[in-house]
Amino acid sequence: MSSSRNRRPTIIDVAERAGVSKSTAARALAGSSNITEETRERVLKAAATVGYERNHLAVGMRSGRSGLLGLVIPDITNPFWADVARGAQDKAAESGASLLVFSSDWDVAKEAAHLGALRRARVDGAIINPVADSFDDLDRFGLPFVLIGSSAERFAETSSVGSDIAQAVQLGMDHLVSKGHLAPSLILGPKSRLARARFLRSVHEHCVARDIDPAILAVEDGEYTVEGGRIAMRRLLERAHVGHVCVFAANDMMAIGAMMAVREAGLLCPEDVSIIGFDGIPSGEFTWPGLTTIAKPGRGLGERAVEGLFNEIEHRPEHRRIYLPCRLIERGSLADLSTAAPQRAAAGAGRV
Amino acid sequence: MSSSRNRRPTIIDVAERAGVSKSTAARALAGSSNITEETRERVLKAAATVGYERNHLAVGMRSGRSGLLGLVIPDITNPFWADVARGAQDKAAESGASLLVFSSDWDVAKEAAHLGALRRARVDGAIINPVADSFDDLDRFGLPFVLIGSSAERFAETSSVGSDIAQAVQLGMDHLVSKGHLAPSLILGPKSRLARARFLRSVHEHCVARDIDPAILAVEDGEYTVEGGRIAMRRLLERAHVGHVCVFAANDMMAIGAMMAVREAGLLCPEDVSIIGFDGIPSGEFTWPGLTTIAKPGRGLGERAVEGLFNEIEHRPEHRRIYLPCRLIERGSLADLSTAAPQRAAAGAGRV
DNA sequence: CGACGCCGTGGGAACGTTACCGCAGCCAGT
DNA sequence: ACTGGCTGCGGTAACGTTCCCACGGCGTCG
Repeated sequence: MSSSRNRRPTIIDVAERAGVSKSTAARALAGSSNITEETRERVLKAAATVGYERNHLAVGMRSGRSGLLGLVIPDITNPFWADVARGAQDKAAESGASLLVFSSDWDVAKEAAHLGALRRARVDGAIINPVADSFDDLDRFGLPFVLIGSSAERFAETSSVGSDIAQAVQLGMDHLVSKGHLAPSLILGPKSRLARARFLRSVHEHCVARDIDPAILAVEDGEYTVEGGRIAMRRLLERAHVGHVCVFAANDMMAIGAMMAVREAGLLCPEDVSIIGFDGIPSGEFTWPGLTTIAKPGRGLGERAVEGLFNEIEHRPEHRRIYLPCRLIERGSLADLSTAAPQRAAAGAGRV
Repeated sequence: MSSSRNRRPTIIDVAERAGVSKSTAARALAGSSNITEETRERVLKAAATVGYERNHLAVGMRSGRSGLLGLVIPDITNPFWADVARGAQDKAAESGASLLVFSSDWDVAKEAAHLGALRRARVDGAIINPVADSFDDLDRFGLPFVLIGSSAERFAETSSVGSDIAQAVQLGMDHLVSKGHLAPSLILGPKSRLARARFLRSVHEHCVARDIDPAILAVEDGEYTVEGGRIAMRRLLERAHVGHVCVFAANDMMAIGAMMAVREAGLLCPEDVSIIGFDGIPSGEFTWPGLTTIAKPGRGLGERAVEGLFNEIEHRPEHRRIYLPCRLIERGSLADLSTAAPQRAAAGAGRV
């Protein structure tokens, strides 16, 4: 009589069935103190038989914690961000939280709208890859949040999670050297992007550490796309005079574009041109040859971001800026010049 | 005094500031009837100045609608499913709803756990790609839901959204014929999968319509992976005796694997072997040659599924089974035998 | 001129949960 | 034996919203 067929059972239904008050039922369900073992079991059994499930909405109203987390990324369709989302989702689920995923499409207005939706949904906090250069939207957000990705560096105050570009570049350059390529040409992103500067700086640091003049490196800019990489590679090939060309692309899409340009020029990769990328997107596995690249820890970033977010929500102090290491994936796009010329490989190799 | 600094403004704050009761404030905010234009404006202005945002949790409690939708897919990292998620997300946002995304990893237990999480989060409904063959988990779900993807066919009762396999196969076969390939070899998924049977059935139907004996088609099975496709292609090449080989793969990953096997056998695509895939994953653009394929409308599926879900939630009757058309993407993996031999292309072409 | 109805507004309950407070019973300590 | 504290439980308020009802004022119609 008290429970109509189509209503989902509440804690009151459980209490009635167990013959206790709802306070007692709540205590039993919360597993908290001051309750007889016997009544707790009775309540638990009652809950099981009526099929009770705690209403997160009501809990959220009462406690101020909704159990919802927001994730705002440029595009879930991008494999790197999907990987991030996956890590965040798994980590959130561990704590019984659910993830609201939004794609901003690199659009400031959309991002602002999504942040508004997250606020109204009363998320406990959010993980954000900010597209805007300004603080405004983030300031207005007013909830705990963690920045993720390379753009995080602009915002010194807030805690952030990103991949360790310096270590990644180090990894790539060391690998190039071990294969006999001393001074790779660079395909970088647009000058407007902050990531470009940091990448280039890391390369320079590596060069001076090895007594190489950074000025001898050929550099081309382009959009972070396949087409951008293709165009940049074409220009690079026009500048190249003789010998093996080695290219370090700042992004896998560009690296794939570069590979296409090489083929279109009637050259072979890796026989004539060696290419190494940066990102670790799955498509790199399916090119011919497979793309040697440095993979960002997308999933790890997502996981770590959720951990950081929980710290932020619970006001636990933490190392605020976290950089996760990248790892090298060797496939076939890099020629091994060191075995071909086991003497000092300096002269012929690494030539632009 | 009434609004402490750290509390988010409620409708009561708005009402106080506008000098009305919370009922009136609620009416004004809801844009509903029976309210003077003057007071409505006063309330709206008050809401704007205090920065009021409606609390979805409270609305959900009161109305029984949380404004949350669930999406359970095998893996957000899979580009096809990411595309689906993207479509669903955009469509949900149009109606002010938010999407909870969960990855089941093709794991029945995980799927069941996620469905539980969705119930506790009080989602209004869910879009599910069921991994289990049984009704059990879905029956227990107890909330409105829509099935999505090819596995939907098992559940006759519930409404579902999927891609139109028959039309896709038709599209592919017609294209093959137009290029002079009459009887392609088939690389299919495992016999255990329902999708395999439907794909094969559609091919057969096409064949009989063109007076071709389906029995002459060479068929290989494999896992829906690159490796599966590679192995299947190797076996196909062993069976091929002479002339051009044409392959219709039931899945882009397998098609890419087949392409690799061709190269590893010292043959050329498309000169020696023509390949057409099915799915439309982005990686197909980056192979060499680019993979000609039939693209499933991932995004459209997501959008349509959300529409269907809203119909389900609001008990609006609807066409319960929806199949969306696929489209052909021509890239370079298919040789044009029709111009090379403009007479009847039947004899030499399409040979296994 | 009186009654009825409508319009704009305010009061209060309810959604499901948890936290606080109070109360009865019991055990131990003075 | 009385008191003080502790244990186990019940009652109730509160989270923020919406909906229903009631109530005063005013216009209109009989």
